[in-house]
Parts: sequence; structure tokens; C-alpha cells
Amino acid sequence: MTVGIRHDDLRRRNRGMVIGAVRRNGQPSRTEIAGTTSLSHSTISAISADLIDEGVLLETKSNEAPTVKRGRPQVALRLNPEAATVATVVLSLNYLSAALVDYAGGVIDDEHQELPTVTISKDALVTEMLAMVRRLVGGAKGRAGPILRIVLAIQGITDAGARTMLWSPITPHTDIPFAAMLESAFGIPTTVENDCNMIAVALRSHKPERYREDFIAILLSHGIGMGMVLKGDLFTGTQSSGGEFGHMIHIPDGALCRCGRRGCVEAYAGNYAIWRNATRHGQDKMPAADITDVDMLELAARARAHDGPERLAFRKAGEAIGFGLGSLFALIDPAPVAIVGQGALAFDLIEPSMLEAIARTAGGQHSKAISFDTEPDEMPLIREGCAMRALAFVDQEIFAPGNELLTAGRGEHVA
Amino acid sequence: MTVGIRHDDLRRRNRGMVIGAVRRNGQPSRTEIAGTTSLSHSTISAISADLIDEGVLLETKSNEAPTVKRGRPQVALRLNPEAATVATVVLSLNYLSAALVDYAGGVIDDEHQELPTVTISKDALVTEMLAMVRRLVGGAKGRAGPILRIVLAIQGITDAGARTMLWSPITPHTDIPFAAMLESAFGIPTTVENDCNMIAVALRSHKPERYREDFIAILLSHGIGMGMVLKGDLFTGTQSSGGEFGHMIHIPDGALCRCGRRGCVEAYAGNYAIWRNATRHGQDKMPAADITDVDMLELAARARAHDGPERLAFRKAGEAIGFGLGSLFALIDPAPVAIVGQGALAFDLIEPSMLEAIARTAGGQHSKAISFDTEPDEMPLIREGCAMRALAFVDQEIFAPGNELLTAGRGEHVA
DNA sequence: AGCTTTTTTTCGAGCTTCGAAAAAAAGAAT
DNA sequence: ATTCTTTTTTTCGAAGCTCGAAAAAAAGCT
Repeated sequence: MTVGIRHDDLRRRNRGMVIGAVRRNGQPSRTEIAGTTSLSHSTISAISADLIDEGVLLETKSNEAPTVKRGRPQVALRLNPEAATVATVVLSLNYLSAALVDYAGGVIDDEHQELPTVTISKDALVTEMLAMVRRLVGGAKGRAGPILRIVLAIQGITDAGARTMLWSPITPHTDIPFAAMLESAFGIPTTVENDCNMIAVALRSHKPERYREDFIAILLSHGIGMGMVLKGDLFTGTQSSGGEFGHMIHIPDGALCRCGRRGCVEAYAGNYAIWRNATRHGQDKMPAADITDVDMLELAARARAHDGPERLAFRKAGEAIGFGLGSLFALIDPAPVAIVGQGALAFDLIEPSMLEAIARTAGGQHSKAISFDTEPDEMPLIREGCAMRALAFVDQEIFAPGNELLTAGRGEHVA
Repeated sequence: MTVGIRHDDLRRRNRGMVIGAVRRNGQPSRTEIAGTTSLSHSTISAISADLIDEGVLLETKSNEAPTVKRGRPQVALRLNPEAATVATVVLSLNYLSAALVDYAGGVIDDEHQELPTVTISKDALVTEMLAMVRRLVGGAKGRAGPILRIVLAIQGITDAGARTMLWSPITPHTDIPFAAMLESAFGIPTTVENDCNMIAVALRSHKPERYREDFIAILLSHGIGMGMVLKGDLFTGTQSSGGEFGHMIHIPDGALCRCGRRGCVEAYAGNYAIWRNATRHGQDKMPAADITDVDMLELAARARAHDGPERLAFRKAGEAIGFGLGSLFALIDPAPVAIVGQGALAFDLIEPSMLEAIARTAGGQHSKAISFDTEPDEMPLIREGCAMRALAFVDQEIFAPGNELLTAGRGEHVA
């Protein structure tokens, strides 16, 4: 069951730890690394010498702050951007984008295009994606390190192994094994992740002072998504990407949800739900899928202007999210929340009724521990999350070996 | 942040692994342990020799099944019951019990008594508990190994550090630092755990074929509790014992709950809720706290006999649990469920409406992965869970050192 | 130019695990 | 009864890792 620690695992783990310390810390010196990892200076010295030899790390002579201190100056270590490259692909409603990111996290190249995801055939969808990745990969020849990982984020549910898109609201097709497809096309290890999970990953590296051990990211757009970090680890379901906050039950047998069931949180708080409530279309009508961002902004403007059905619709959305969060907090305890996506622009309309609802739940009892922050633009976060996740794979699985097959051919590409 | 692996951690971890293998496996040979841990024979040999020297493990010559095989026969290893003792304490409604358990899991001695937990003063409650533990500890002098750990299970919420009972339905008193109290009285490291979490721990070691990596234990009695194992680890909240399934919201602003709020699952599915629905007392009446098990059995009998308010009350309980599980499954995906406690005896009345409700939720979509089993008697499970948890502490923190202070005085007591 | 301070490297000691070989402990065969 | 086989367990030397102490390096200060 649980596997023993072998002797060579030691080096592997400590290498990973050093790489991780450099990735988090920016430009730490060897002494700083020794401090945060509580390994001895000699060990850090040995490991970083290896990593520099292998071209994974670089020494930075020009320390930006020429500290006016006595003693031998610290030598900052940083990631070698050319050590490796990863590719990110993001598939969302009517939109496909991809990017190449270097080992230090810098964007090398990117591309994006509109795509009728709702109506396109499965084959065409895959073909377009492969073509975009092929263009980027082809264009990178020579000017970047070897591409060692692809991470694809989709709006929807993936399997627990992160290999297949099981279901997505943006396409009628199901069970598309994107990971296998990309791997056979490019020979690069690939995972398929939920977009909100990637948002959570990005928030952690983006605002570590706020999003650290435990936090929740809720994406408010056409549907409702969630990514959650608990005890420092990204939360996923036992069989899928999990965390389908939008499909927790708000009102049993209530409003019709896009998923075909009734009473989900999303059926009150998704854009389409707010829209149909604001336009008095009743709770059973499924509107055409394309409510634009502009439509929603106008709706919000009208809601702010006078107390009418629009304002009530946003209030109901807040209630649904509030009671949903209350139930979630009953399970995991309160944690900081990030409201991400277009819905963040109408958060002022949602917040009052949401807070009121939370206060009426047992989960809201430690209301001091609950705080909200908004991030209107989700796309950069999703891409950054994909990049961070892909780089974490490279850090741990490739540059901190344990897998001889992958490390074998690495020497030629590096430096 | 994340701490590096030092060289001596290696031994510590592998010692822990060997002890764990013996605890799970019963009476494995060295070769079997080498197989399951994937450590080399030489390493297992060295570690088990040490552990036998220290009196933690014993060799069992008389292999029960004298295997008619060629070759040198395997020597079974088992835990030395006298290596250590742990104490378990269980505090539940009007009832206090405690036990001494040897290192191999055998009960050495136990004691229990009625106690008016609802009305008793805080001091008296603590005094009774300390007295019971003192009697057991005193009586064990000489006939058992040193007592190295106490685990107390309470019905209610504890802090994340497992040191304090924050709130409990069985007493009006809050924030009782039981761990510190027991530690200062006996000088033995102590933790305070939620009873349902201990039920989950017990189920895993009890029926490992069913309850392994992911499962849920739901306690149906006066209130509703939950313990959950996800990805092999006991799930706890970020700031408390967490997992308050009973206080997820079933109907916003619905029936009055014992917690003072409205619409919680428990306000429909707790014994008191079923009772007031069956007796047409409305959803706002809080009945006297003492609905006996016999009362509930009679209620169930009447519900089975004819279709009346009693049957409807159980049906409503099933709906509340079903929608609650649906929301939970939306977050974590479906998993096997154990229905524990007195409510399991009325599960036939609850199940149909519960399954119907789950089927109407997004979380119920993989209904094949959901299965239910009942365990009517929770008390033995809680005690066993406490014992397993206490022994796990001894296994990992004391017999697999890393903490010199604790290991220092051990030599004298052991064998 | 020499002293002080701080960082980094070097080097030997002490663990730990591993693989191979040896030893031990049985049943099977002659 | 004694000698093979087979399987488990122990022993032993090799290799690798981390650690602490000391040395080296690289500055500023006097």
C-alpha cells in the first residue's frame, strides 16, 4: 500500500525542494534556501551546484539590491528560463487559446482564436486544437528549451487522472480523451484540468499573502465553477476534477438548471439564471446560450439604477451563492473567497444578500474568517495556473528525477 | 514552509512503515513486509531486529497455519501488546465511558457511567472525567505497558489542533480545553476528536475491503454527524473538526434546527425533527432533548404499520439526507456511505425517499458508485476509532522517533 | 594592507539502504 | 539417515546522502 522511502528518494525530494524554494522565492541565495528548507548549507551547496551544472538553475551576479552589508555577498539563484518550456491550452466557450511558457514562467509565444465550441464537430474541435499547438511548437524550434509538458484547461469536468474531458457545458460532446490525443500527436506528457482549479493554482502563486493554505475561488459567468485549496493542496473529487459548487442544491426541485436538474445554485446565480429572473421569463426557460458580457453589464446597470426585477435577480443570485457557501463552510469551515470572472463586476449587487444568507447558516458563524476579493478577468489566471501546474510537473518529475527515462535525453537540450 | 528531508528522517519513516505494515496486516513475515513496502529484505531485517530489541514487535514462532511448504518457514511478526497502552474516553449525551487498550488493540479494562451532561456543571463534568481516567490508570499499574496517549471523542466540534471542545450539543458549556486538562492531570499527551471522525477511522480498520480510500460515515441519532475519509486521509475542517453535514442547508429559512438556525439537514433528519414532524408539532418546536431510542423504535414501527404522519416524517428525513448527500457528492464525487447509529434501524423508512432525492441531484449521476451499509451500534466504533488513532500516534511519534523527548524515558517501561 | 563579517565550499564522519552472498531452517529425495 | 532443494533471514561490503566543522572566498571597515 504505502510505499517505503528508498535511499535515492532522499536526493530526489531535496532537489525538488530546492527547485521549489527558488520558484516560490524568486531569487533566493543558498543561505536563504537552507533557512527555509532546514537542510544544511553543505547539502544546499551540493544540490545547487548539481542543478547549475545541469542548466536548471542560474547564478545571478548582479544582485538588484547591492546590499551595503559586510561580508561575502549572497549570490542569488534563479530558474534558467531555457531549461525547459511548457505549453498551456485553454478551451472555453467559443474560444481557444494556447501559449508557450519558459521555465521561469515567462510567456514565449501565444495564440488565440474564436471557435464555435457549441456547434463544432468533435473532430474539428480536436483538429483546431492540435493545429494551434502545432503552430506554437513548430515556431519554438531552436529559440526555446525542450517542451516537456502540456496542460490543457477546460470549462467542465475531467476524470481524476486528468486525462479526459468527461463533460463540458461548452460542447455537446463528452468523454474526449484530450490528454491521449495531445500525447500521441506531440509525444509530450499532457494533463487535462478544470479551469477553476487552475484559477486556484494561479491565485496561490499570484497573491500568496492572501491565498495560502485554504481558500476558495468561485467563477461567476454563464455557469458557476469552483476551485479550492485545502491544507495547501488543490482539492479534487475522488473520481473527477470535483468541486462542482454550482451544482450543490439550493432549493430542492427548484429552478431548472443547465445540467437538466432542478434547484442547483447555478440555476439561480449563473448569468442565464439572473437573466431569466430579470426578464421575468420564469425559472424553467433555458435562454439561448449567448448572453454577452455587455448584456450582463447593462443588466447590472439597470439593477443599480432602480429597484426592479433586475435588482431582485441579482439578489436571488446572492442568496443562492450565500446559502451554498454556508453549506460548504459547514463542511470545510470558513476560508477566504475569490470571486472571479465577469460576475465580479456585479458583485456589489450580489454581496449584500449573499452575506445575509451566509449569516443565517451554521457555516457562517466565524464570519470574521470569511472575506471576499474580486478578480474580474479569469483568462490570464487560467493560463497562469496551467503554466504553474505544468512547471510543477517539470520541477518534480523531471528535474528531480526518479524517472530515468525522462531525464536521460535531457542533457542535450539544456544550455 | 515545506521542510526538507533530513537523513535521519529516513529511518524514522521506514520504521513507521514497518510498524504500520504489522498493524494493518496482522502477522506478516519479514518477506511480506518487504513486499508491501518495496524496501529491501536487508532493510526490513535490520529495522525489525531493532524493533524486537526495543520490545515493540514480537516474533511468533507458532505460525497458526503450519504451511506445508518447503524452505525455511516464515516467522510472523506481531505487535507486542505490552509495548504500550493507550486510554480512550468517549463523552456522549448523558454517558461517559473510558477504556485502556494495549498496543495490539486489545481492551485491558473499561468503565462507563450515566452522567447528566445537559445539566451538569462544567467543573463537575471535568471532575467526573478525570476521576474515571484516574481509576483506570491507577488500576493498570504494573499489569500493562506505559500509558502513552489519551484520545477523547466528543459529540461536537473541536478545534483544528484537537485540543479543545469548541461546542457540543450535549452540554451548554463551550470551549473546554480537555486536552490541556487531561495532560496536566496525567502528563500524557492527549487529543480531543469528533466522534464521527473516530467512527470513520474505525470503519477503515474494521472493513478495509469496503471502506478504504474514500468513504463517508453518517451518524443518525438525536443530531446528525459525519466523518469522512478522502484520498486515504481523515477529512477535517481548516479551523475545526469540520464536516458538519447536519448543518448544511436543506431548505433556506426552513425548519428550526437545534443550532438555532433554520433549514439545516438536521432540522429534518435528526431524531427530534422526525419526532416533531410525526407528532405534528410543527417545524418550530424544540422538543425536550430526551427522545429515547425506544420512542424512536415505536415511531418507526407505527410508520411501517400504516401510511400516516410518522411515515411522512421519515420520508422527509430521507429527502433532507438525500439532497444533502447530493450536494456533498457534487463537491467530492460519490463514495460508499455507512449509516451509523440508532437511525440505521429505521433506514428502511428513510432509504426510498433518500435515493429518490439523490437521483434528482447532479452529484447522484454516478449512482453506481454510491452504496449504503448500516451499523446500528456506534459506541463500539467510536471507542475502536479512538484506540486506533491513539495507537497511530504511538506508532508514528514514539516508536518511530523523531522526537527525542518522548523516546527518552521509554526504555525502562518496555519488556 | 590587515581585520571583521558573512557566504559558500570542502572534507571526513556517520547513517542508511541495497545487492549479493552466506547462513538457517525446514521438506523432499535417495 | 543423509543429502538435495527451496525459501526465509541475516550478514557484509559498497555506494550515496546529509551533517558539522573547518577552510576558502568575497566583500566592507579600519
